[in-house]
Amino acid sequence: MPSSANTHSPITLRSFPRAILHIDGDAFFTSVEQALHPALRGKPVVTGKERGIIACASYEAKALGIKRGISLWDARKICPDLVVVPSDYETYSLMSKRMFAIMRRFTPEVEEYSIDEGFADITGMRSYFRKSYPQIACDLQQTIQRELDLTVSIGLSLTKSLAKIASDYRKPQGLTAVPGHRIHEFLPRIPTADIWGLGRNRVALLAKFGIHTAWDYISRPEPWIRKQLHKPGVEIWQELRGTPVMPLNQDPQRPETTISKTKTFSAPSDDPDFVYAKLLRNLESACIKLRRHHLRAQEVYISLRTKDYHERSTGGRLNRTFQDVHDVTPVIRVLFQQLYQPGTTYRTTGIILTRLSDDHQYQYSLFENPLHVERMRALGKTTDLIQTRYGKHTIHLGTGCYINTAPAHERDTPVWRKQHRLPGETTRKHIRLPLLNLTV
DNA sequence: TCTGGGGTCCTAGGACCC
DNA sequence: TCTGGGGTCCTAGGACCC
Repeated sequence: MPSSANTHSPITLRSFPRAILHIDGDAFFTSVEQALHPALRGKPVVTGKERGIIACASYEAKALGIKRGISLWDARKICPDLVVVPSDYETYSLMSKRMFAIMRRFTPEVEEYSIDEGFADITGMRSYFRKSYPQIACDLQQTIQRELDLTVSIGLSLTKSLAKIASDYRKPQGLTAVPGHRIHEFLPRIPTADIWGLGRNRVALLAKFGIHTAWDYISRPEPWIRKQLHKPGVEIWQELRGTPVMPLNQDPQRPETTISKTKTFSAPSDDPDFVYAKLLRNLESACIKLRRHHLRAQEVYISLRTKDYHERSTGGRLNRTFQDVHDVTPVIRVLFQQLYQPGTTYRTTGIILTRLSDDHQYQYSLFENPLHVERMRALGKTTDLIQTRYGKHTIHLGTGCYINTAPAHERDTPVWRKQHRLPGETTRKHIRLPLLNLTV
């Protein structure tokens, strides 16, 4: 038994000053498939047929050593009889909604953390149900299994961080309760790598100082943690000591703050035209998503990743919002020219759209031509229609331009710009539309 | 582990202003 | 023109998550 932690601030000893549950679906995607298709039960099943990489593996498949992230080709080598199905996200999110609906019967305070994970605050519900917190957790677990034919693992403790570790402690179908007076028994068994919020880098750093378990971690004084791991590290430190600092996020549908599209091409390339064309594809995909969600964006960033995994990005805010590819391509081109280094081999391009706003509330600015905006909107709708009917990227932007790899001072001349303008870009004035001036 | 894609949050440090 | 200091805003990029 470890000696008590330092005198800094004692860890909580009361059993459940707060009662937080973390509910985690066991191999969720494949479990849904097995629940809906009884013929698949007991068989090694994986999803991810569409991408060739395993998105989820059933426990039968995991027992054979088939894990998330490995290629189907490798998986079939291990198990030739593997059942492979495409990921059916619509069905999974339907089941997910039912799971959260069941959780809401036990408490209104529910956070939908991801499609197969959620938190629930059941503090105070003991008297309502006339049951202990572990019994309430058990009821929830059994209700989900009875009604949805899905198993979940549940962690019960004082904070989100403790509950999350607890739910992972016994799987599948586990129920692990860690009351305040058991924290000192529980945390010495938890390696730092299993702490929510500590990734590879931080775990490696902590190991250098002889910190290998969650107990080692909370035994360090707070100022030391703050110095090494800053604010996020301190929040984890407090949560593991039983002091809740991470609020439950109950907003059912928090709007996205960014939309991004990145894509890796199998053969890395140093051809600027090729890389730029890939970048434009990402832009198109991002804009399609923007329109599908009825959003407009005001900031755009591009990123390029080299053959040896170095990533650089740049971008900025535009002085107007946009929804359509054509409104931003000239800006993208300029950004690309800033970022692209001749002679470098790239493997990934990415587009990130942020400062998203609702399209329905969109007001034309003084400088905008409403007719132009409406035409762009119509064009967007038409291309969307064509793409849904005939497939994505059946219609796409021609890059139509040569990307100058000359130094900036040579390329930034009126003559050069005239020679290398985009199709439809008739005058230099065009590129000076207010929309296209980056405010960087 | 020879590395896909879509997200969120945080921080260092530069630019700018008084 | 040089000097100091402090506040604020912003960008690039790191780290992490599912």
